[in-house]
Amino acid sequence: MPESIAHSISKMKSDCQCENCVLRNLIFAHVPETDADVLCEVKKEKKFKKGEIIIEQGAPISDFFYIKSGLVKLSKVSDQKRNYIITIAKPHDYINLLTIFHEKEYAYTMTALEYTEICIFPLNLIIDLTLKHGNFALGIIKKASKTSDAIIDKFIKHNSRNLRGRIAMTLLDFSLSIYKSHIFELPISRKEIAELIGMTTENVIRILSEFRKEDIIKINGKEIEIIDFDRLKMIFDHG
Amino acid sequence: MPESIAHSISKMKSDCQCENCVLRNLIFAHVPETDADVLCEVKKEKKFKKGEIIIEQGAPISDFFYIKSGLVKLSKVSDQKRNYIITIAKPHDYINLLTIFHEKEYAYTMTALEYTEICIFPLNLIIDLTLKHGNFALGIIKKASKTSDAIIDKFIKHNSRNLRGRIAMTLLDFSLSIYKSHIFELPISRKEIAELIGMTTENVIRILSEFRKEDIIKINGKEIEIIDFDRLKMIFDHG
DNA sequence: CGCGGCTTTGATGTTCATCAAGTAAAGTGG
DNA sequence: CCACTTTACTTGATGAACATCAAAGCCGCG
Repeated sequence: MPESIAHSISKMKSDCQCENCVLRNLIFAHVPETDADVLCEVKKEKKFKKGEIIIEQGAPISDFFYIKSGLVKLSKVSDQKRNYIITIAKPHDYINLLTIFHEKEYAYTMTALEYTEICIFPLNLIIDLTLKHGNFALGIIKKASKTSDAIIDKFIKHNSRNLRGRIAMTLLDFSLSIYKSHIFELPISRKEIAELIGMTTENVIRILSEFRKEDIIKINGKEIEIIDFDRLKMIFDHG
Repeated sequence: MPESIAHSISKMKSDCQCENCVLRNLIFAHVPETDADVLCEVKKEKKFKKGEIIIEQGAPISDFFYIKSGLVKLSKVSDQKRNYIITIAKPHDYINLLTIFHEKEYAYTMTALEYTEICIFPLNLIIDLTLKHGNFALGIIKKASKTSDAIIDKFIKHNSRNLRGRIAMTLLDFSLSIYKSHIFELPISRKEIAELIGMTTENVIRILSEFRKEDIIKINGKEIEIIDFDRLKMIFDHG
C-alpha cells in the first residue's frame, strides 16, 4: 500500500495538493487515479469571513464539506426555540458529521468563527466512492464516527459538572485542543459560550470574573490567559 | 436487484432466517451468497436474562452486536464517577454505535433490561464485508449514524428542558416509541430514569407523584398508565 | 451621533440537589 | 419458609446553585 500512495501523490492534480489533508490522503490511498482525478476536478474551494454562515440548518443536503483551515461553529435551534452550539470544528474535520448519509436536510447551521476555507464535494460523488472503494468507506466511517462520539462524550462531561467545572472545561479545551497555548483569543462571545455549555450569558461572565479574581486567568476582552493551570484543572476535575 | 434478493432468501441458512432482521436484509441484498453464507455460519445467538450484562465498558472490542429481541441499556461511568445511561436500544439496533470502527474498547456497558436475544458476529468479518461491498457499507453507515444522531438530539432536547419536561419526554418516549401503548411497565428503576435524564432519584419520584396527583398518569409500582396525553405533551412542549 | 448588541454587576426568586428518615419490596442464607 | 439484609421507593425540610430581572457602561457600525 505505501507504494501506491507514493505513486498517486506523484500524479496528483494541482487543486488537490494540500499535503496534510486527511481527506485527500484517504482518497489517494484507496481510490484509483481516474476516480480520484474526477473528484479533484469537481472540488470547489470556498472562503468565508468571520461570522459568515456556511450552510443553514434545514437546507437540502447536496454537498460534503471539509474544513481546510479556520474554525466552524455547528449550532442548532432546539425544539424549544433555544439556540444550542453542538461543537466547534477544527481543520480536517468533516463538519457534516454523518447526518448527510441518512438525512435530506442539514441538521446544523455552520458558521465560520474566523477566516475559514472550506472544500466542497458533491455528495453523490463521495457516496459513489464509498460504494466502490471499501477502504475509502471505512476511512470515512472512522473519522466521522470519532467526531460523533466526541460530541456524545462532551455532553456527558458537561452534564456531570457544575457551571464552574464546565467553564474550566471550555477554557482548557480552547487552550489545549485548539490553540495549543496558555494565551489565546476567544473565537466566540460570552453568549455563545453559554450556548455551547448550556447556561446563561450572565453566569458565564460571572464565573469568568470569579476566575479572574481568584488569579486563575487574566481577561482582556476576548483575550484569555491561563495563569494557574493546576487550579483550572482541579476545578474541571472536581466541579 | 430484487431478483437477487429473492434468490438469496431462497438459499438462506437456517440460522439466518429471521425475516424482519434489518442486518440480514442488508446482507442478503448487497452481499453475494458465498460471503453471506460464511457470515451466517459464524453467527452466534446469545440469550440474556433481565439484568444480565452483555458487555462491559472497557472490554476489548471483538464482536459486532445486533439486538434480535428485547431491550438493552447503554450506560457509561462518567469521568466524575457518575453513572450515565446514554440510550435504551430496541430490537434491530446495532448497539455498538460506531465506536467499534475506531476504538479498541467498548465505550459503553450494555445491560439487558428484559429477556433479550443478541446476534453476535466477529467484527473483522463485518469489516471485511464493509471493505468488499459498498452497498453493505453504506447501509451500516446509514443505520448507525441515525442512532448516533438520535442520541445527540436527545441530549439537546434534555438540556433545554426542566425536570418535569424531561420526565414527560421519557414517559412519552416509552409510550410512543417503545411500547406503543398508553399503558406499560417501566423497564427501569426510578434510579435508572434519573441516570437517563441527568437528575436525582428523589426528584424522579417526586415528579412522578406530582403527575399522579395532577391526574396525568396512574402509577402502580413500575406500571404506568398515561391518562392525560395532551397535558403530558404540553408539559413536554412547554417545560 | 445614536442605536443595538455585547458585557458587566447586583438583587431576587425558583429550581433542584442534598440530607434525613421511614416504608415497602426483594433477595439471601439457615 | 422465615428472619435478616439489602435495595428500591417515598416524603419532607433545607440550602445551594442557578436563572431571571433590572440597570448601566461599553463598544462598533451605519
